[in-house]
Amino acid sequence: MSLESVPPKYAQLVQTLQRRIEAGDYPPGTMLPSENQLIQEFGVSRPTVVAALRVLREQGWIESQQGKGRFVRGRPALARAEQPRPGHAYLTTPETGSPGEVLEAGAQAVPNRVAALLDLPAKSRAFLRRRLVVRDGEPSEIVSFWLPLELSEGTDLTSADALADSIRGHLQARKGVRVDHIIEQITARMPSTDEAKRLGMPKNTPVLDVYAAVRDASGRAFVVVNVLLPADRHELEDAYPISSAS
Amino acid sequence: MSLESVPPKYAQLVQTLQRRIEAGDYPPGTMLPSENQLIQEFGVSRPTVVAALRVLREQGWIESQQGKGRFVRGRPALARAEQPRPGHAYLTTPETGSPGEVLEAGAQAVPNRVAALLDLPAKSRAFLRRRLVVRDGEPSEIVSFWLPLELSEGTDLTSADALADSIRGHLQARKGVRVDHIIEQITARMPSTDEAKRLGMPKNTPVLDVYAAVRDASGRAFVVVNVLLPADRHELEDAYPISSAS
DNA sequence: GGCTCAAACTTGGTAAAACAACCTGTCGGC
DNA sequence: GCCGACAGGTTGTTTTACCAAGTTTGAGCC
Repeated sequence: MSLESVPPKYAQLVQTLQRRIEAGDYPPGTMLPSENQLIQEFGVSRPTVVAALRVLREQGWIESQQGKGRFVRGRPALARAEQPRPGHAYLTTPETGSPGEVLEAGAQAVPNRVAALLDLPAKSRAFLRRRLVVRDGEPSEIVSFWLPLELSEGTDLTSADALADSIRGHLQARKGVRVDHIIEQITARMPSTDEAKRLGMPKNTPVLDVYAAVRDASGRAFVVVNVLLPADRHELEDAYPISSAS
Repeated sequence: MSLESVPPKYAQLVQTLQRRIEAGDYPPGTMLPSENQLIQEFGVSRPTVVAALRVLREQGWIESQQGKGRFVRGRPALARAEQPRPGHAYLTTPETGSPGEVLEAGAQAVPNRVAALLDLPAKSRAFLRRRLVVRDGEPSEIVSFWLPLELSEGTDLTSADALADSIRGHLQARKGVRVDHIIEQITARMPSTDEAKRLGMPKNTPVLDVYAAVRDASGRAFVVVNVLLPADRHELEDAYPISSAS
């Protein structure tokens, strides 16, 4: 009675080989059995074997060299960079998850850089929500969200309390906008005296200044997230795989 | 006489269809010609057509629905973030591509941070090649490569001239090491007086300090690339897609 | 007229075969 | 001993063929 559709043979082969690599039957660096050996062992045709091996290669489990064979790389740990980038993190984490203090929440004239990212005319106004985040009892970073005025209407962003919802979830639920990708720009500069005071920074210490333009599928930015990180307490980390082809 | 290898047929088909989508011959939302139509038009077999369409689907150009057909989505916004990250860029670009001056090339005591990344004991020695890169006639950035001593033996890295080969290509050819992935750490700090002088930096300007640990498939770092970027002239940019699932 | 169902389309998957390109040994001649 | 030719292995690409599964359409029946 099993109406459950059985997965295609090549997909089963992919799973089997993945499990063997993870179990250590095929240790990283060693050679995988050749196509002919796999054909014999599993009793399938060559196109089926090749289809499975192609999937494994595209997912980063193995590498192949014409004339030599296929080599095990291991589980593609960071196949797709999954570390939390700052822009993404602040966009999806509810404010209630970390203590802090709302510094500003209202319309303001936008800085030039934010205007350019949001594609607004220079010196126009936009909605700003700025928050000082506290970690371990000490001021840690300043997070600012810039939105076009029409996007801020009908939201809870003017509240002085921490938002229980993430900015992303909030905007998607209330305004129907969908995040497609984010472009981050990382700079360093000296903090203003006000910033240095709020962050409790020692003298002569720079800040990392991250601008994240949050864009929809058409490439239009509808939110800019700005994060100010004292360089003596924060650093940014990023990991990415290198394709052997290039 | 053309020894230039012609690309395989399915790859040519991929290119042709991509160009047609971009040119508007196949507008987004419309249906692509069926497999049989493509077989007739291009005079190739069905597996070749299917292989090309599979690539397009995996890259996000089209969607397919069994029983109905394949639908054009348009150019994939930024399928895989392909911007040059600093660590990768300096690892794969030959030094001869940009003018500059070799500052140091020899064994040195390693800084703590580099020792930790290379998994070397503190205060041990490693090979350092440091170079001042010049852009538009002005000093632009300082790039340093740290290698364990055994990896630097038998290479041209001690040369005071610019290397015609990339560091990555050099090491792969001479020592057989293969790059698998890179982990980058980005910090900001004030430059030392020596660094500020070499880079011709104005007073009170910080530098972006990027450490890139270049690792093989087993996770062992065998090169650390350090880049020092004056913050008044450089910023880092990174783009990444957001999975709609999360 | 409206419903049913079969035919004809679509994409998805498997099998068998052949050739090409590449790597690595071995065997031979020099 | 050294070097090249060659044989046998590997993966890469292409073709032919057939069946399965999903969708649409239209012909035929009620």
